[in-house]
Order: sequence, then structure tokens, then C-alpha cells
Amino acid sequence: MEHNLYIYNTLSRKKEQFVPLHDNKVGMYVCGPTVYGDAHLGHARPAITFDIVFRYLKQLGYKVRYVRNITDVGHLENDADSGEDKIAKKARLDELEPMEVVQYYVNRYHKAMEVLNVLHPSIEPQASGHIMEQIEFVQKILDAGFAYESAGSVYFDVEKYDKKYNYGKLSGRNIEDMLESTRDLDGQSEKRRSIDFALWKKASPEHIMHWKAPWSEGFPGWHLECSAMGTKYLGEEFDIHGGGMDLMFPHHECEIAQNKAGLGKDSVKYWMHNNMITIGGQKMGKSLGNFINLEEFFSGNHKLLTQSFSPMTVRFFILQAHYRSTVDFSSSALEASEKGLSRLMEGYARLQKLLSSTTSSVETFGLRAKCEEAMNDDLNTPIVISYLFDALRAINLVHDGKETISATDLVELKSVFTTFIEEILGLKSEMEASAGNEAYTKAIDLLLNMRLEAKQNKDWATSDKIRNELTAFGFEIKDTKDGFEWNI
RNA sequence: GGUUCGUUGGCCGAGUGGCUAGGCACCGGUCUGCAAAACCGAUUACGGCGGUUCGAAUCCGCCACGAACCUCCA
Repeated sequence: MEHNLYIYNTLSRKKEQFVPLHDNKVGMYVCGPTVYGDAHLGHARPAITFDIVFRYLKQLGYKVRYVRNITDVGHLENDADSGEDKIAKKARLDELEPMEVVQYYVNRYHKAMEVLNVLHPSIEPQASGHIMEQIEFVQKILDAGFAYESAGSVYFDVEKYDKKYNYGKLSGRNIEDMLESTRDLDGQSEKRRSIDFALWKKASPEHIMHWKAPWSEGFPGWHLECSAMGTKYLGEEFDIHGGGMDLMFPHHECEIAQNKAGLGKDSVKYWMHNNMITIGGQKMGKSLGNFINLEEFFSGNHKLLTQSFSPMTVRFFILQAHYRSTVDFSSSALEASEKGLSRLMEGYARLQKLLSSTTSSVETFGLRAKCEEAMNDDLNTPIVISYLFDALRAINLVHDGKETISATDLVELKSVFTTFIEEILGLKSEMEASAGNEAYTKAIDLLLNMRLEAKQNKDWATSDKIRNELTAFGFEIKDTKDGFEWNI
């Protein structure tokens, strides 16, 4: 595989050259959503970030197996010993079957991902469908001696693990500090240490989601599903594991420990983490109550939004920042993205109609290499976009007749735009979809042709009337040199 | 308190030692019956104080401010 892709590995905190474990195959696991509520802007970030990784690896010629899980067993909501399963809680509130809640939100999540043009993962396993695998994983860790049973529950022995391996290497923590800082949370727990975490929890009677296991009727611990499902579908060692930065500790740290303890080896070669979306400099999140659902963006129905925003605008907005930076949401920032995207996509459409000359006066070659270089540098989509805007200027100049482009260069330019805009960045035009059916389109064209005639007869009263009325109905009328354009 | 990471022009956001992204807004211009749209062009920056260097937004040190994680969180 001829490429020079470097990705930032959280483990080493450095950009490392991407070399897959198995020549032309890549295994990638990404932490998906917990389905007890609608997806908000924050959920779009990892989905889009790793969609880009998925698309780019495929573009490079790899056969990628992309696994993104659905967490439907539920992490505990409060402290380990008194908590209630999120899904179960929601189910009780809504008087629904737990799996009914799960199905409802899974469907809605899929719909949101689809309009964001996020490709389907290769496998989307649900935690509830992999209880056996998780029980087996617990057994492996017990057999290896890194877990202990206590009152029907099984806990991971962090201190023992740390003596042999190194607990905290992903997040840069050390166990002494953690023992100090979390001591006070420890009551008369079944756990030996506050930093130990549950692999299997015995269900209390009010728990509605529970399964039979050798230790008790209960449910698997918070971090286990990713260890079990990741290794089931990608093998004991695989290339990439992704997720949000907020999952780095404890979730991914525990996952590393579980795999090393249970399998005797590190499973993941490259750990990738996308940064958070902030709002007024603060993380957008459920607990802070400052999140905006994706649905609300698409409908504009939220007090912080001045208008609705299309899925592509949301996607473009996210891609305009590097995935490891925070990106600050505001309605005006999205408006800026919306305008930029629309100009870019109109230029892309214009490119298809461009006429070539015998020679080029604009510089177009090198664009592909520059865009590839940006992608190879830890998937720097904002830089790719900036190059596309540079090329857009050239396109417009040619369109205006101020510059020329040769047939060869034109073919190449079209190809580069298609590759990067559609295939890699996953942006698509939203114009065509909203244009409606043929009869309706023809009717509007008829009206505007009548207006054109009126204009030619200098009948400004008629021409303005048509324009103003259509505008009032919600149409946008644009006059061009020799005709008109419209959209709604 | 510990760990990790930030602070870039009016706003959003790239950039890791010299060539000083990009988008949006603003301003000037082209086009237009008018308007809108579109297009072209120009301007504005690197939290503070020291240091290293011929040269620093970029490296080092200190300070200030902010954020994430340490409980579930994308």
C-alpha cells in the first residue's frame, strides 16, 4: 500500500505512521452511542470523524472492517453500588420494554446518521446481544487472576494489574494519585479498592435487565462490551480504536486493562480520540443540559438557534475544525459554515459546466497531492477544505472568462473535486433533493420565463410582481447574465 | 488537588522556526432597469513576561486565564 498516512496515537501522544497489522486489511472499532436519548451535536462528532477515517482508508485501497457498537445494556447512572441502568430507568419512566426504548432510539440514531451522510459501519453489534461473550471475557480475567468475586459481583483488581502491567498509560494517570483522590467515595463497598471497577454486577430485584451468569443473575460491567465485541469481530489484536476524548478515562483505560489481563496482550495499536464540541467554551453534554439535538438543528426548533441548519451544514461545520480540537458551537458559526458550503457546492456544480481552452492560465495541478498531504497529516480536513476554496477561486475565474483551463487540467480538477468533496469528505449537494417534482419545476420555470419576457419589454411592474410574489412564497430568485436560477 | 490540553485578527478556525491557511462578517469594485444573488480585490492576529536563535505565533522557562477528565457522558 503506497501511502504516507500519519495518525495521532493517544497512547504515544505523537503522530505515528499508519502501518496496519495485516497488509491490506484494517480493523477499526469505535464507541457508539448509548441509546437512551436522541443524538445531539456531540454524537455527530465521532460519527463524522471516524466516517472520515473509514472513507479515507478505503480511498487508500484498504479493506476496512469498521465496527461501531450500540450500547443498550446501559452504564450505571450513579455510583456503582446504587446505580440504575440507564436503559432500564428510561424504560420504567416511559412504561416501555427496555428493548422497545433501545429500538426506538437506534432507529432515530440511524436516521440522523443517514442524513449526515455517515456511512454504515461494517458491523454494528449491540451489547445486549453479546452477553455470552462478555461472561466469557469475565471468566478469562478471573482465570488470569486479575479479578475477584464479591457478593455475586466480579471486580477488576486494578492494584494487582498495575503491579504487573501499567494501569493508566493511556490517560497518563498513576494509581497512587487515584487512590488518594477517590478515597472518600469508598463506603462499605464490595470492592477492595475504590479504583476497582465492575466486570459483572449482581442485579438488585428492581433491575429489569439481567442475565444468568456463574456468579449471579446480573449484568455486565460498563467497560466490558467493547473488549468482548471488539475482539470478537476484529480479533485479539486490531488496528484502530476510536471514540470521544471523554471516554479516554476511565472507559478506554479499563478496556486496555481488561484486554491485557484477559488476553495477555494489548489489543489496540492506534488509539484515536476526537475532541468535544463546546458551547460558550463549555462542553456540550447531557449532564450540563446545554446540548442541542440533531433534530433541533434540522428543524431550527431551539432557543439558541436563529434558523434551521441542514445536515450537510452540520457535517461541514464539524469538518472545518480538526478532529482533535474543540469546536465551539454558535448559531453564527453555523451560518458562516452554511454560506461557505453553499458557495463551495455551487462552485462544484459550476465546475461540471466549465469549458476548456487549449492552455491553462490557472494553476490546478498539485491540488490532489496537496489535499492528500493534508489528509495524511492526521486527517486535516480543514486544510483540505481551504485548498478546495483556493481552487474554487480558479474555477470562478475561468467561469468569468478571466482565466483559462486546458482540457486535461479540467478533467483532473473535476476528478479531484469529486474524490475529495464526495468520497472523502462525504459532502453532497442538497439542492437537487429539494427541487421537487418535474411539473412543479416546469411551472416555476414558466413563470420566470414570463418574467424574463417582461424584463425584455422593460415591463418592470410585471417582472417585479412575479419576483416579489415568488419571494414571498419562499422562493429565492437569482438573476443571471442570460436567464435565472431559483431554489426554495 | 492530580492528569491532559488549550489561549491566533470582529467571529469561527488552520498552522510547529523564515515563504505570514481558509470560511463568515466588514470595506472597495464588477455585473444589474432596480434589488438580490454571484464574482473579483483589500484590510486586521498570534494571552503576558523573559530566554534560545541571524530569525519565533511556532522551541524553552515562568506567570495569567480557560477547558476536559478524575461519577455517566461522544
